[in-house]
Amino acid sequence: MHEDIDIGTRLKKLRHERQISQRQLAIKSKVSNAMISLIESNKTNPSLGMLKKILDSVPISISDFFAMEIKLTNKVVYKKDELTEIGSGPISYLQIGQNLNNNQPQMMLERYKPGADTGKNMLTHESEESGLILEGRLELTVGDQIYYLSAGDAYLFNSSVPHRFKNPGGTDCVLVSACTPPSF
Amino acid sequence: MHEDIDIGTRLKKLRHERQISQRQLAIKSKVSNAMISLIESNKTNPSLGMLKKILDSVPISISDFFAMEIKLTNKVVYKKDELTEIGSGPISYLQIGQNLNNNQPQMMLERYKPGADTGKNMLTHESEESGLILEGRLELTVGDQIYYLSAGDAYLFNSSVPHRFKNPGGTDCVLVSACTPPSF
DNA sequence: ATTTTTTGTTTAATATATTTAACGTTTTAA
DNA sequence: TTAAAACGTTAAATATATTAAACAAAAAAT
Repeated sequence: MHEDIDIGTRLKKLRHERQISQRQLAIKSKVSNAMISLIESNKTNPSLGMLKKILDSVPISISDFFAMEIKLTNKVVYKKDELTEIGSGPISYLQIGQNLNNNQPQMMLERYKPGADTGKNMLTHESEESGLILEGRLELTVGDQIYYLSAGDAYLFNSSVPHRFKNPGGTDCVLVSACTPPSF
Repeated sequence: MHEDIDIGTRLKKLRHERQISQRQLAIKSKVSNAMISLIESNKTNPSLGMLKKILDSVPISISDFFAMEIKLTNKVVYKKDELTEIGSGPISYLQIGQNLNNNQPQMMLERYKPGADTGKNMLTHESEESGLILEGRLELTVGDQIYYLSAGDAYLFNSSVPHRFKNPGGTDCVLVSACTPPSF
């Protein structure tokens, strides 16, 4: 469940980008150079105060520091079994990538077992979302309208409008979706 | 230079949003409840591993956790002398708010002294930006076009097109601008 | 060629984060 | 009205982050 984050290489990358040495960074941020070394080699678990002191001297915000995560792991291709499951039970959401940025599309391969339903209380979030049906049938509710889609059909709507997905058929419903920005 | 961050109230707010107690959160994240208490009252300087363990159980990314900063300080009105200066020399940029989120507009009160210029090498960034002239005259270059604006005139363009601002007049040029998402 | 700096790493000393276990208070159950 | 459970806080024990100082290797200077 809990995988640690590699702040070491992230900090090292940042430092190399700015073309400064461990000791220069240490002086700028008023921290021991040993600390920089230990952090970069992931030999310690730095406190937030420590990290902030260092990042302030760059300067870069903590949020931005961790947002550069994706660019760091220049992973491009995700094999079939490398998709991230973020669904559960009768609904499976296989997401492309992890820890998505706000400016990245959240693309998922979704599978609804017969009768599966996102539930009575409608979903709402501030995004635009779209999808295309691959197999089976989908009952899509957006606002007060109910639509029925089958393979080849697609949808596109603003996610702030209450919505709901349901598989009314007897076979699995499979679809690909995209949401910007990511919703969970 | 280095001001600490108030993770305490931020975590407490997050926890209240999710409507769970310190002890429940402690169990979910496999951390002592004392730790949650200490962090929320800013009596300790938690390590990143610690913070990640807690946030993973919510779940929320570290980046998003620190990005919710703005909503936390529910500051709405910024008095004249509370604007943040992010310019220098002959160009002054007084920004409304600090540490802007990506989905917030970056609004600024800009002042160019006579002859002031953003420089030969054109600016480019991925935003949409707009402005309205209050005083003086402005020479605006967007792509290969040069425009001259005076009080009351306005502009709107996509910032990925190389652009440049200059005050060609003998008096200060003052304008209000907005940029989404923020550019620096 | 040989100092002289500057690089990143490591070890022991010490400062501090984290846990365990207790506390008093408030809420829920009976 | 009392008992039991859940709440957040605190103190002492202990685990670990951080520093200061010394290390060897590489780069720069003489």
